[in-house]
Amino acid sequence: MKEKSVSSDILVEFRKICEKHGIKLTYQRLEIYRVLLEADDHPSAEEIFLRVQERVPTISLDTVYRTLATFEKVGLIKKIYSLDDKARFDPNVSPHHHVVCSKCHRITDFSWPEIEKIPLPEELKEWGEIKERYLELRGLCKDCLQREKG
Amino acid sequence: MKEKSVSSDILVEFRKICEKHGIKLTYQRLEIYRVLLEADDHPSAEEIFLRVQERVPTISLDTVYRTLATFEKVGLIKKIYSLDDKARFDPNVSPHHHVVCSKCHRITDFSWPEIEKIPLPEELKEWGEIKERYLELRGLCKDCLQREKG
DNA sequence: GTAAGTGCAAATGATTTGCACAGCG
DNA sequence: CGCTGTGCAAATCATTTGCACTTAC
Repeated sequence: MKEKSVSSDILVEFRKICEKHGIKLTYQRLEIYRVLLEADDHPSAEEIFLRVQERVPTISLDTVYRTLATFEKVGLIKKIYSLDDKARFDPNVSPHHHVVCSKCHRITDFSWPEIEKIPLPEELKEWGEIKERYLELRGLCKDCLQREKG
Repeated sequence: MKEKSVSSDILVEFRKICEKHGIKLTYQRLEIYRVLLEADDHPSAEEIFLRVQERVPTISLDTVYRTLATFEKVGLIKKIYSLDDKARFDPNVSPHHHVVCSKCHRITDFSWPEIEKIPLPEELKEWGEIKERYLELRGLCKDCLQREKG
């Protein structure tokens, strides 16, 4: 339910972000940012590269990697690992959870604020300092269920 | 609180497992199995290789990889990904959750059966069929907290 | 004996890095 | 103009695979 910004808004918004974090605003970074904003499927670096390439044909894969690392450092995105060995990138940095399909590995966001309120088991008191609760649900998504039946 | 088996028990137990799944009992597999049983720290393939190597100096890393893949296929272990890009292996295949240290990346098991009972948010009803709930807590472990202060 | 399992070395796939040039501030 | 960012190619790291030899059953 996130509002998609209009093109010109993105530029203004991204300029602010770059200034705030002291990084240069480049065409490549802007387009990677744009792709990330439009993505709701937690793409891998390779997938992001392919999407950006449609707009910036001369971009290189390692620039995508470098930019993603930069974006992660400044807290613009989150790197996630799930059932795959390759990383995926999540432009949603606010606390939320994931449902992952065991078959197609598609990752979908969901929120469940109530989970924060439930007291943790006693045994964890001595583990250290817990900062975040991340829940990953696993199962078969609708599409894969369909395919299994068909 | 899992009882560690005595050496001879392991052999008997592992022979049964191999028969059950129709895989051959080899020295290498037995020793990898032993290392997994003794491990409570979710080692990577490389770490498992190093530990097995102390007992079987001629073992090769790719045998470790192949064996871990076989063990996973028959349901003896679980492959897990967390903050790292490299896989770790969990000899505990019963449903349980993890606390991960954001600094040292150490993974510790914990169980929280109550989490199963809590009804999931409505919006997930239409996602598909959810089979498993996995919770990952993140924070700083005791050791890393100490080091940060010191 | 025969197919499955192993070790070696080489291939692969994801990600990182050194270097020279380009472009933002 | 100076330094950060980019593109290219080559390096690295985790993991996989082809092949010839070994071994469990």
